[in-house]
Amino acid sequence: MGERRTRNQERILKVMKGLMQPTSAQDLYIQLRNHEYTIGLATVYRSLDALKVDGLVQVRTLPSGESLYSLPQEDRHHLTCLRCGNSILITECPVHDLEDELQSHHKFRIYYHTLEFFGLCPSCQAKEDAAADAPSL
Amino acid sequence: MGERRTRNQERILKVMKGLMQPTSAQDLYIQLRNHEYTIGLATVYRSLDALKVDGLVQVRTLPSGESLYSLPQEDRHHLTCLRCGNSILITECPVHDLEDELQSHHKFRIYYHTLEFFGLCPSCQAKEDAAADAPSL
DNA sequence: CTTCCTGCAAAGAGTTTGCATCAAA
DNA sequence: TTTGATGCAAACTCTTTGCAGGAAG
Repeated sequence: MGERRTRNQERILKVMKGLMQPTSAQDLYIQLRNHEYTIGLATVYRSLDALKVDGLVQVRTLPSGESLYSLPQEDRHHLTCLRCGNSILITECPVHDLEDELQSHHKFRIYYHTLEFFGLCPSCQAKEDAAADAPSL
Repeated sequence: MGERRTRNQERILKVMKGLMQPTSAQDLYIQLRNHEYTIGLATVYRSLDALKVDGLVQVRTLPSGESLYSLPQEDRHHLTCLRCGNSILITECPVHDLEDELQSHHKFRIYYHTLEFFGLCPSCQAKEDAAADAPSL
């Protein structure tokens, strides 16, 4: 895969290894500056994009439109409440066989997948149901 | 669930039924205007948000940050190329048992899930590999 | 020397918010 | 009347692009 990592790409990978959790581009920018690396925000985005295409970094875009970047990790999924936004980490994942099948069938080189569940948490279910029962307050 | 649909929410659902495919808020805005509905873009967003929380509409946020809205449909997933962005529709899905389990275990009311695969398509694999082999052009 | 990388600032895209008005009960 | 819905425009956030200078081979 597209070898040649630039100095800043290396730095980004290094910082991400220290963080060990999905991080936004803007947060990475701050982290890098804290590590005494002078770098521009645009370079962070450009570097992340290059790393992404080579499968060295994976991306999960939130409903807010913000993207979280992380090192490739298996089976980190979420169950998220559509109302309050709280989410629970899910580490079970039954898609590996399908992934293998897709890879050979479509001749793609699959780097990773995302699996996210959405609904209402117990607390927000109560709020929603209450709102439905008592329409006029 | 939060009953009371507003006039505009009803119109949005109606137009979405006619479209039968994931659509951006901005496109929906245009469609609604074509249907002779005078509506503001902000109202489209507010209505979609209300419908989302009630599970009547589901959302998929693209890496670009744009959100696509659709009526609840089972098993519409994608295999997307990280380089050229082309994607293939995947209708197989092995997560239903897990979904049931999560629903009862966490007491969530799950409305839907997203499952997306990312990698390189055959064509872009070739381009990437070529770039790696011949670093200096 | 030539090519790609980088930083800064400006521009862009999509979405959200403030506020006055309007509709519904 | 009272509450929530709506439209418009302004404001915001995250991301991308233009460009001149700098590093790398």
